[in-house]
Amino acid sequence: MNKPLVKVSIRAENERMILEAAEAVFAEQGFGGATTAAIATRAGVPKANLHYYFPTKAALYRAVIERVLTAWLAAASSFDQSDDPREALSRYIGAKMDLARSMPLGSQIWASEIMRGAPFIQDFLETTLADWVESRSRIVRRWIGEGKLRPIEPRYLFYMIWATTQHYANAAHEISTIENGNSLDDSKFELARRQVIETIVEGLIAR
Amino acid sequence: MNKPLVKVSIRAENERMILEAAEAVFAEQGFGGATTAAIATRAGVPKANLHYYFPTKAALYRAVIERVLTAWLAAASSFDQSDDPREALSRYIGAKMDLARSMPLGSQIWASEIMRGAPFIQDFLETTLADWVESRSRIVRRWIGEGKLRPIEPRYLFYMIWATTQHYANAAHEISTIENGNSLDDSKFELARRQVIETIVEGLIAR
DNA sequence: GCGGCATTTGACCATTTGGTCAAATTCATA
DNA sequence: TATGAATTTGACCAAATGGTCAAATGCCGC
Repeated sequence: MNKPLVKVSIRAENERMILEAAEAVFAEQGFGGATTAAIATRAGVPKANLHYYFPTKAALYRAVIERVLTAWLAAASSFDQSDDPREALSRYIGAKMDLARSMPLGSQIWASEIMRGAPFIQDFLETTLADWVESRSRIVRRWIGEGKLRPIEPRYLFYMIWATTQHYANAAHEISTIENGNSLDDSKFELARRQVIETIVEGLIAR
Repeated sequence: MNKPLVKVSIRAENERMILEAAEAVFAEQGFGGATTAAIATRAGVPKANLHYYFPTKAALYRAVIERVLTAWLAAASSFDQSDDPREALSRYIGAKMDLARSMPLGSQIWASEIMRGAPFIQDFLETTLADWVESRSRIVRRWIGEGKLRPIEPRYLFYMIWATTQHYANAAHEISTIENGNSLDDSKFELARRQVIETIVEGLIAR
């Protein structure tokens, strides 16, 4: 009955539903606190069906975290779209803010994973991430040498960017509690986004 | 045999040992992932003994998080030691950095608690924290009115401070991986501390 | 509409979990 | 040193957990 173009394979559709549920449960309960039963219930499938698509809880978790990793890489590339520090940093910080906004659950899982000592992504930290930081630090140091930025340690700058942007995902609940119980609407978020960019960039540009 | 002045009560000493172990396990495994058996083993006591001092896992967790809350309040007070924005902000950010340094595990638990929607500390968020933010925001707005700070939304400033400082606790493992596998020594941390303060303050002070 | 593959699912299992209990031991102090 | 309270702990338990399995059902090209 379904047109071939519209119908996605049963497998793809079910994996999507399970991954979506898993993301929510892992974000809220952590890896240890999440149960496959809770994920299955949330996805609306019997637990045995979940295990049909993802043999173990760890495999499911890995699949979830891989999506975040992909998004991380995409955001990272926005740093390289300009050689002007103001522009490059603004773009990068903005992309990170957007990521926190569009993937809050994934961002939380990422943070949680790192807090636990990165049992699943240690390899990524040691290779891809370390390389990225190293090479972009060189660029930042060049900007400093050219008198465009105040003399700072680039790594601590990246930590600051990661922390601040991630916070809008990690602490979404805390923030909405403080903001009278409502989570940031689009215009408030846009304001926060601009302010984060401005504060960091203004704090860095040499004068 | 023990002198009364030296000897602490058995109860106090055992509670301390258990709390210390609990802090480590909760930080690494999250509330859901932590097991009372693991905490007891780490504390070097039988599980039944742990339950003698802390009847439930939740009660133990509450005791751990209460210590963090106390430390949070102490750091918060450092904001009020000066009416000069540069000085007040520097002190406050510095105190937060020191907190992340001295209580990394507690800070991680705090972050984890908030990520999960603050099931244990929602009341604190709604009352003490919301009030603190509200009243300190008024001060910041006054500074802005006096032309001392760029026009910003104070709440987003606090989010930025919390995020950046907490990050040095939350992401300690990620950071040490990037820094060639060694965690920040005192002098490197001091550098990071100064840079965080400088970047934020410079990004805010009106010019 | 048939044959074979993909999918579904209730029942089941071994292990782990938070927590209990009662008996034994240690401690403080009168 | 006698006594009652505080502490210790192995054994135990019901519930929950991650995961399995085989039988049933659905799907799709021929």
